[in-house]
Amino acid sequence: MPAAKAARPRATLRDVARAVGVSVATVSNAYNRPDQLSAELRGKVLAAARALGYPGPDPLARSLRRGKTGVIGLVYDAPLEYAFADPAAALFLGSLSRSLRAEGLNLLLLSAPGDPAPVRSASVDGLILYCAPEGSDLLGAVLERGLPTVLVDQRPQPGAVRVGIDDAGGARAAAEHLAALGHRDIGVLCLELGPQGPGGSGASEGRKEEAAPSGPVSPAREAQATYHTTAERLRGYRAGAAGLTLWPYECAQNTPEDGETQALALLRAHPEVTALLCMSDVLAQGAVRAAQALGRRIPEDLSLIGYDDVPLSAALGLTTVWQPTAEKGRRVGEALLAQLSGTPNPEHREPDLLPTRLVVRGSTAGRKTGERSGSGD
Amino acid sequence: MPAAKAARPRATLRDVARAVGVSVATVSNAYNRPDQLSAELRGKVLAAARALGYPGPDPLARSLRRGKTGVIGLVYDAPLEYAFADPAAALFLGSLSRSLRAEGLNLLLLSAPGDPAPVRSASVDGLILYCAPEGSDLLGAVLERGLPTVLVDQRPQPGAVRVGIDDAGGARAAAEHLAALGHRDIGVLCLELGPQGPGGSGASEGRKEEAAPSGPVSPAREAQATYHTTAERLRGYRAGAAGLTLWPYECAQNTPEDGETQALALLRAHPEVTALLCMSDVLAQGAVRAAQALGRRIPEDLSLIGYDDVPLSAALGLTTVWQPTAEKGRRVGEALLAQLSGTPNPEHREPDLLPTRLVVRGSTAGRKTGERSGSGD
DNA sequence: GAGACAATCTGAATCGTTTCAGTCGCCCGC
DNA sequence: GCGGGCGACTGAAACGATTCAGATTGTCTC
Repeated sequence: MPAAKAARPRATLRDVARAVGVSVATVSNAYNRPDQLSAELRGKVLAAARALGYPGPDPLARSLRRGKTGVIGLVYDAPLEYAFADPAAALFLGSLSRSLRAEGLNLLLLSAPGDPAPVRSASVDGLILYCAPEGSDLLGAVLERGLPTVLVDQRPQPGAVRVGIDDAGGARAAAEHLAALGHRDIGVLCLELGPQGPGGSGASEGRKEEAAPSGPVSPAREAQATYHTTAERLRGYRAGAAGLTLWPYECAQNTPEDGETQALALLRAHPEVTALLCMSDVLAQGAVRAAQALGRRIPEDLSLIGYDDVPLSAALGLTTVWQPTAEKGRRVGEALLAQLSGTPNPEHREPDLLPTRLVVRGSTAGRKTGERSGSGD
Repeated sequence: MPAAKAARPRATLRDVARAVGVSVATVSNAYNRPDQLSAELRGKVLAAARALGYPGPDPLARSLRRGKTGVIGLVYDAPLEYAFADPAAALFLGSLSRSLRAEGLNLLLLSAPGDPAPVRSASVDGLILYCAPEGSDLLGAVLERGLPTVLVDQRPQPGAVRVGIDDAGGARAAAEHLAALGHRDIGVLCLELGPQGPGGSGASEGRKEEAAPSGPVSPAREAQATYHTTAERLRGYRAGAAGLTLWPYECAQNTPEDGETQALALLRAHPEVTALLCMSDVLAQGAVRAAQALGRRIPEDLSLIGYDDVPLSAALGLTTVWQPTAEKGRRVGEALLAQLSGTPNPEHREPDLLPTRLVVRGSTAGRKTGERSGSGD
C-alpha cells in the first residue's frame, strides 16, 4: 500500500500524536530523542506514523525551529553547463562538497546569471560566491544576507573571508617562460573579461543569457575586465611579457570549442605569433585543435601554455600553470565551517593566496628561428 | 556601516514593524505586495528595514508558510567529483537546471553515497534520482518522501515517473556494428556494476566511500549488476554480439584514468581482442591512451566504440552511441514541473525511452586479418 | 446627506516542529 | 512513612513569516 498519493493534506506530527493518544512532544521525541520515551511507546508511535503515511518530521519546520538548514548556497554567475564542463571547477566542487558533507552540509546551486533574486531567497546557512564579475549585484546580495560567507577567486571585500590563488603570479611565470624561450609575439586566449556591454548596470533582467562577447580584446574592453581571475591572469601575463607584444583574444565560454575558434581567428590574424598563453587548460585544448587545423606543430611551430593543470593536461603533455584546486575546495569548506561554528577564523588566513606553479611539459619550445640547443629553462 | 556583524539576534519582521509603528502584516506587504500599501509608507518601511540591518523576509519561514521551497533535490549516489567530471552528466545537469530555473527552481545536490539520511531531511519540493544502484536504500528513501519525483536512467517503479534512454538498443547497435566488421573477440569497458560486496546490505554507514571494484567481471559479479544503465548496456552488448566472445572489465570510476588502466589490463590479458566496447566516451578516451601505450593503432589495430557522444568525441573522431543528453534533462525538468503544477502527466510518457543511435566515425574498422575493401557500413 | 466603493492598514490564525520547564507516579533507602 | 530521584510524558511558547477577513477612512454619486 503505497504512501500518500492523493491530494491528502499530508499527515503531521499532530495527526500521529492524536492517533496514538499522546502529545506531539512525545512523537517528536520518538524521532529525535529515543531515550526520552519507553521503547514500547516509541514502537507504537512509529507504527502509527507508518500507518498514516507520515514521512517523518517536516525538514522545513524543523529547520525553522532549529535555526539551521544544513544547506550551503553556491553562487555561480553563469549557466551550470560551464560550471560542470570545466574539470577544474568539477575538482573544486568535488573537494568542497566533500568537506561540507563531512559536517552534514549539502550544496544548493544558485546559478541565475546576473540575477540576485535566488541568493536573496535561498534558505541557507552560508554562502559561497564562486564566480561573479566585479560590479555584480550578486556580490552585494550575498553580503547583504549577513550569513557566513566565503568569496572564492574574488577581490577581497571588507567584511568577508576570501580564498584565492596567486593568479597573477602563475600567469607571470608562464609569460616569463615564453619570453625566456625567445618568443616575441604572443597570443593570449582570455576567459570572459566581464559581462557584455560597457554599461554594466542594465535592468538586471537576466542579462548575460545572451551570447557573450568573443574576439580581439580592445584596450577599452581590457580596461573594464571585471572577472577577477581573468583580470589578474591578464595582468600577470603582461607583467611577465614586458617588452613583448601580446595579442589578447576573449573567449566567451570556457570550452574547447570557443578556444579553437578564437585561436584560429588569432593565428590567422597574426601569423607572426609563435606562442599562445591560454587562461585555462580547456581553452588550450581548443588551441591544440586549432594548431592542427592550421598545420602548425606543437611545440615546434607553436608553443602553448595552459592554466589550471587539470588531470587531462598531464596526459596531453601540456605545459601549464598548476593551481591547488582540491586544496582550494578544502580551504573554502573549512573557512565556512569555521564561521558556522562561531570561530570566525581570526587571522587564520595563513597564506592569503594559495600558490600557483608553472609546470613545464612538452608543449613549449624555443622560437623556431632562434637557437635550438638546450631545451627547457 | 556594514550590516549585522555581531551576534546580534538578527532583526525580524516584527522589529521592523515596531520601528515604523505599523503591523507586521504591513511590513510583509511592503515586500510582497507593494500595491497593498501607499508608496510613501512602503518607503518608510524599507528605510527602517535597512537601518535595522533586516535582510528581508526569512526564506525559511516564508517557505514553511507558503508550503514550498523552490528547491529540487538531485540525488546522486556517488561523490560529486564523478558527477561533474563526466561531460555527459554535466550536459544533462545543465539542461535540467535550465528548465527548472525558468520556473524559479534551484537544484540541491544530495550526494551522500549510499546514505539516505540527506534525502530524508532535505527541504525540497521534489526529487530527482539520478543515479543509484537497484537495491539501494536511496530509492526507498526517495519514494517514501511522497514528493513529486522523477527517476532518471532507472528501472521503472510502480508509482513514479521515469525518464530514460534506450541503453540496451544503443549498446546492441554498437556490438552489431563490430560483429559486422568481423570482430570476434571483443573487450568491454564497463561502468561500475554495483556497490561493492556480494552482500549488499551493510551497516548503511557511508559504504562505498571505499574504493570500488575494478578488473575482470566474473559471471557472478555480472549477475548482480545493480546499476541499471550498466546492466542494460551490458545486456545490449551481449545481444548484439551473440556468438562472439566478450571480455567485460569493470571500471570503478568513470574517468579516463580508470579506462586506461582497465583497457591496459584487458588488452594485455587478452591480446586476441581486436575491438573495445566502452560504456562511456570518457572510458573510451582512456582506452585511446592505452592503445597508444601498447602501440596499437586505432582503428587499424583496434576498433573502439564509446557511449554518450559527448562533444569531445566528435572532434576525436570516436565512433560512439549517441544519446539525447540535453533532451533528457529537459524532459526530466518538464516531468517534474508537470507534477508540481498538479498535472501528473497521465500517459504523457510518449516515447517511454528516448532513442539512442550509433554514430560511426573513424575509430572502427574491419578486423585486420579480414578483407579491407569498403570501409564503413 | 446617505450608501457604495476604493484605498489603506490591522488582528489573528496558521504553517509543522522543537524544546524548556514542569507534572505525575513510583521505587528506594533510611 | 517520608523526602529524594528518576523515568516517562505533557503544555505551551517559540521559530518568522503569510494571508484572509475585517476595520477605518475618505471620496463619489445620485
